[in-house]
Amino acid sequence: MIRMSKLTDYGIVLLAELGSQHDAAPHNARELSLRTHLPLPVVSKLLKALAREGVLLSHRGVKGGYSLSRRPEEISVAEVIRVLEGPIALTECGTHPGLCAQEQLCQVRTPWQRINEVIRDALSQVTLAELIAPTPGSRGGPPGDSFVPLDRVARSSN
Amino acid sequence: MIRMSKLTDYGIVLLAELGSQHDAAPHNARELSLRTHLPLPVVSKLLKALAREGVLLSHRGVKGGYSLSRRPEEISVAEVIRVLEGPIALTECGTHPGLCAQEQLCQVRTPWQRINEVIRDALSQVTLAELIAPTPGSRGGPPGDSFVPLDRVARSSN
DNA sequence: ATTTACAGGACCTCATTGGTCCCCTATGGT
DNA sequence: ACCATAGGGGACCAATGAGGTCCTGTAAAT
Repeated sequence: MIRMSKLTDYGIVLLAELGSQHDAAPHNARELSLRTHLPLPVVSKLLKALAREGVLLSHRGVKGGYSLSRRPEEISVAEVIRVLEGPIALTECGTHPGLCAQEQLCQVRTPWQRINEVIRDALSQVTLAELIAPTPGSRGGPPGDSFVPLDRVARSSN
Repeated sequence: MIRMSKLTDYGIVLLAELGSQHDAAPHNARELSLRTHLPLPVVSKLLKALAREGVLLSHRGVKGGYSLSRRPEEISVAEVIRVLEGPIALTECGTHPGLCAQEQLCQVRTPWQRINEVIRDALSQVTLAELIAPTPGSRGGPPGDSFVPLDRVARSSN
């Protein structure tokens, strides 16, 4: 199936959680684990990776934790995916040219590159801010009826 | 990584090969294997699956083989992917709602549904015809410089 | 100094993928 | 009628990568 890894999905959930209350204070892994109901080791691993790649800022020691390195509007879903699972492409030749033995005589290579671009593009258009629930800081708004902008994405979907 | 399976990729290559010469005559697995340089068992497996799902028509016996069930313009990449690897969605909750324990309190579910839609949509817009090399029936046009319409896809990008 | 919390890995298990093989059935030619 | 061809439907297996845990080190605050 075409699917991003669960880890990446969790990573986005974590970022959304962090972004939904952008007080300056850092939040530690344990707290985020409790709030998202994700296992602590997983949360820890993801936060570390996100910090290493510059999406999060980390603060060590007592009262330490993680905070977003930028405003939610400035962090795209594409970036998060790229950081957590590498370049976005449906086909191998989109990320590792030269590995596929068929590459030389493949008739469909070029169009696939475009398709990959389109998907990359769609994901670049969606920012963390747009993923954050409508009522920032509070929980459990009207279910299934949240207001979500996603303007640019919605537009391309004809 | 976000990636469709190689099998699916191969399937699309096979369909493109079949589509690039739409004589009525069926082409058998061996022939397609030779032409695409893909291993015969793989080719065979894929063709069987595609026939079972109605993308291809099969003819048994001597002089048998496979042919497209519709014109290349009427077969979308999304359909092929769906047939070969199931519903298109980046997140599990997009295809199997109820399985994810986080679903009830997940803040980012709704926007993901939209993102999935966008990707589905982009892939639905691309037909087999658009994947087929510019000079139908002939091989080896100017490399890396093929004309490919992909209008609708290109439009949505940016 | 001690406690808290991040940093960086090693490590393990399991599901899925990529790929092969085999036996069966249908069809066309001789 | 017979036989070669070609698809139909699986079972099966190895390898890869994902999901998840744990351990040891280091920085910061009190």
